[in-house]
Amino acid sequence: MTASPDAKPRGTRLPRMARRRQLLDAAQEVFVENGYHAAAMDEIAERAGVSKPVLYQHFPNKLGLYLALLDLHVDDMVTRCREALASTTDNKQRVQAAIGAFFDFVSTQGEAFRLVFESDLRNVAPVRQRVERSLQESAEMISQVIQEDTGCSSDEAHLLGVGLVGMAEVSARYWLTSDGSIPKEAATQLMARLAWRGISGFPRTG
Amino acid sequence: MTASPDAKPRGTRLPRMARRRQLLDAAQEVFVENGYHAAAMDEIAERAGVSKPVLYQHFPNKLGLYLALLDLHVDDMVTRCREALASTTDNKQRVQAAIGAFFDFVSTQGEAFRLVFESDLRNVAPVRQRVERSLQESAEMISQVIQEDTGCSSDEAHLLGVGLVGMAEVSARYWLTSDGSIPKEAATQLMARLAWRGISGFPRTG
DNA sequence: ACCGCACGCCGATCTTGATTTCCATTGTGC
DNA sequence: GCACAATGGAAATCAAGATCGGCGTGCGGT
Repeated sequence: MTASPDAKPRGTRLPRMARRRQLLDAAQEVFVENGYHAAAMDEIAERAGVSKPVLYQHFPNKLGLYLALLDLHVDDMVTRCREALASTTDNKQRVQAAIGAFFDFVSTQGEAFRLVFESDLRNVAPVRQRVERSLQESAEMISQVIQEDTGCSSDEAHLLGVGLVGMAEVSARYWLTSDGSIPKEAATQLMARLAWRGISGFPRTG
Repeated sequence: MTASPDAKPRGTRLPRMARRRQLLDAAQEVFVENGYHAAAMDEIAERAGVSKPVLYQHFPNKLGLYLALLDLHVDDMVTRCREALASTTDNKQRVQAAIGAFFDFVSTQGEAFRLVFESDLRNVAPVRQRVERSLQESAEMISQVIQEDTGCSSDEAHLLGVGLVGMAEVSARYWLTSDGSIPKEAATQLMARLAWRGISGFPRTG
C-alpha cells in the first residue's frame, strides 16, 4: 500500500537527499488521499517513518512542502503537453498526442494529478498561480497551433485552447474513474476525434 | 459591496425566512471570496449584521450552511442545462443552448459558480457527491442526445458528454476572467461551433 | 583498531485560530 | 406592566501546525 515497501525501520539514518525524496513521496500519498486541508503533518511524518521535526528540517512549513510537490507535477504536465505538440508537425497527430498526454498524466502512479486538477488550495495565491500556469501554458501552446491552422484571432484561439484543455482534463479524469469500460487508446482517440473535427471545420464554417 | 444594501441595522428583527435568506446571501459572499476554509463564521455573521449564535439557530454548523448553499447552486446549474436541452429539438440549437447555459451560469451575480466549480471541500464526501452530481447529470443529459444523434455506444457517449461539459465549464470560467476581450454571445457561439462540428462528424468519420 | 565530533533524529510541548456554546441584556407583543 | 424570545459579548473546547533540548549513531583522523 505504501510507496516505499521499506515501511518503517524507524531507526535508519538516511543521507539528506534520500530522506527528502522519501518525505516527498509520503507527502504525495497523504495529500492525494485527503487533499491539503485534511492532510496532517503528523500522518505524513508517520507514513515516512520519521518524526515531525524531521519534516520541518527539510521544508519550512506545510505550504512549502505542498508547493514543492505541486511544482513537480505542474512541470510534469506542461512538459508532457509540450513534448506531445513537438512530437510531430501534422496537426491532426498533434491533437491526438496532446489529448493522449492528459490521459497519460492522470494515469501516472499515485494519482498525483489530483494535486494539479483538484487542489483544495486554489484560493491561496501561490497555489492558484501554479495551477493556472498549467492551464494557461498548455492552452497557450495549443492556441498557437490553432491560430496557424485556422487563422482565428488571438483571443478566439485562446478561448478555444482553454476549452480543449478543459475537455481533455475533465474527460481524462472521468475515464480514470470508470476504469475498464473503455481502454485508454480508444478513449484518447474518441476525444481526439471530437477535438479535431471541431477545430478542423473552423475557418469558414457557419 | 454587500449583497443586501440594507447593510447593518444591527437591531432589526426579521421574520425567520427573511433572516435565513439574508444569512445565505452573506454566507455566499464570504464563501465565494475566500473559499470554505478561509471563511470565518464570525465574518459571515458580521456581514449579515447579526451575531454568531443567530447563525447557529438557522444552520447546524459551518458545513450545513455550506451544503445548503451548494445545493441551491448545483440545482440551479443542472436546471439551466436541462432547460437548455429542452428548449428545442434541433440538436445544433441544443448544443448552442447548453453551452450558453454554462456561460450564463458563471455570469450569475456573485460568482456563485465558484462554489460548484472550484470548491475547496471536494474531499469531504457530501460535497464531492453534490459537485459530481452537477457534472454527472449534465453529462448524462448530453450523452442521451449524443447517442440518439450519432449511435455511439453508451460508454462512448458518456465520455463525450463529460468532455463537452468540461470544455464548457473551463472555457466559461476562462471567458469570465478575460472579461471584455470577447462578448458573451461570440464566445458562446465559438465554443458551440467547436462542439457541434466535433460531434456532428461522428458516426462514420475515421 | 580507537576516539571524538557532528549531524540527524526523537518525545514532549507550546501556540494559534476557529468552531461552538453560555448567560446577562434588551426590546416587543399582549 | 410582564413574560418571552432573540441578541451580543465573551469564554470553553479542540485540533493541528510548529518548536525545543537532549540522545544516539556513523564517520574521519590518528
